[in-house]
Amino acid sequence: MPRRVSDSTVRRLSQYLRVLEDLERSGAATVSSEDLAGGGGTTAAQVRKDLSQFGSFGKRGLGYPVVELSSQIRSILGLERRWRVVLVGAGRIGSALFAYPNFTRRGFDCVAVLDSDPAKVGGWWGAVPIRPAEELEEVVRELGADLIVVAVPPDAAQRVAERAVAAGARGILNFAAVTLRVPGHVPVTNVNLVMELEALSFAVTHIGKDA
Amino acid sequence: MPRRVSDSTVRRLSQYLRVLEDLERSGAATVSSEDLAGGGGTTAAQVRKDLSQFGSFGKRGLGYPVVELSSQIRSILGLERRWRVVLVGAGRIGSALFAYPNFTRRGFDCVAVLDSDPAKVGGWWGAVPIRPAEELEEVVRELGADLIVVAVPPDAAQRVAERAVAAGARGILNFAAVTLRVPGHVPVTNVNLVMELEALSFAVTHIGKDA
DNA sequence: GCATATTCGTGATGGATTTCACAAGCCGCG
DNA sequence: CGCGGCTTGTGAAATCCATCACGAATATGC
Repeated sequence: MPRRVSDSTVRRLSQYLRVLEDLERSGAATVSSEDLAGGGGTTAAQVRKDLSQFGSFGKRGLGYPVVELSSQIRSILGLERRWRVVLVGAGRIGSALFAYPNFTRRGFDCVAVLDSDPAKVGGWWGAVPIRPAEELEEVVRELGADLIVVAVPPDAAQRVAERAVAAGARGILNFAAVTLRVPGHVPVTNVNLVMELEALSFAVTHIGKDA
Repeated sequence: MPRRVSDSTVRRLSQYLRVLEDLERSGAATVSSEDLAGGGGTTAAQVRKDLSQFGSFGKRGLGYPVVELSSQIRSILGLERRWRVVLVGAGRIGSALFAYPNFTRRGFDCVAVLDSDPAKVGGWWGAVPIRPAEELEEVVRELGADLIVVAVPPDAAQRVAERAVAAGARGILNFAAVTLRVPGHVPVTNVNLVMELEALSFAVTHIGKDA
């Protein structure tokens, strides 16, 4: 295992896993780096470099064993356990996130939902009751939550993050359009849909202006 | 304008714009690269390098004029026009996307919503009627749509993309967990929430194992 | 007007990531 | 058993990206 694994490598591993699970369903026993690359938009050499950072999973002349590699990648990504996730902000984004079938299938369980709107508190989010935002620390501690999903307005996000971390949260998925300041040992993953749209706008605008 | 602008640069421009708009509201006349960097998680040198790719917008000893730089970045990102966006798949993600206030504020108009579920067709999405998925080409052509948001199940995504591109769509925001194959002149931006969660899972799992 | 303190723009440097190229290993077949 | 066709694993090269360092230009104070 190398000192530092790049973010792009991790994202690609996630893609390989998707392809591998398709292959599992289709019953293939082995897969070549070429075919693994074909599924996502990368190259065979890239696949081999990525995987070689974590071990030698393939057999020369044959390829990678689908089931075993799939399991190895799950282990690398930390998906062999279940994660207890607390959603802060019972809005549409959280709703979209939890609607993904893969969300639970990959080991993420929504153990609590919080919201600061009294009109929402007391309602239900599937089988999970919506509790008041003030109970954040309590909820995190009682349920032993691992991850926090921050889906609140930008001006409330920093405070939510701080409180969650203080109460023991170990990672943050942040949908708010602000840069969260948290201790270095707490990873933050940012998702900003407007930024994605703007990147698309840029790309479409500059078509053909580059080589 | 350089031959090739890196994706990270574009994303940072988007961030600078956010900070600049805050500064506009607070009435500041100029801003230093230092302060622009402080808002997002980057450095002053990075800010200057990014901006210098598109021109000399600052004054030495003084900084960048807030209003003008804001306008310049909007122009660079292609946000000085309005984009006609068609949403395919009237589910939760599209709902979340369009709920962002910045969505319309930054120039994106949802001109049509399509869905293959007959139960949804005929309903309303705010002021926009939900039309049957078969009318995709028709809708794109009639309304002169620019961008397509693909928010359908993975196995339907490729076909939607192909049909949209054939009908004249110029860019795709893809929420489906598949790699779309489209002609090279049609940019695709992928958003995959499960992948983000898995990246977070990896990061939390490997805390302290790296330098 | 001049010295001084800021701050930008940018070539040079360093590091990280991707691509290339090929030796080493595995399988199947005659 | 030996040979030929594949495919992996990996050093080396190339490319891309971020950081550094500093000259040039502007403002401010006296």
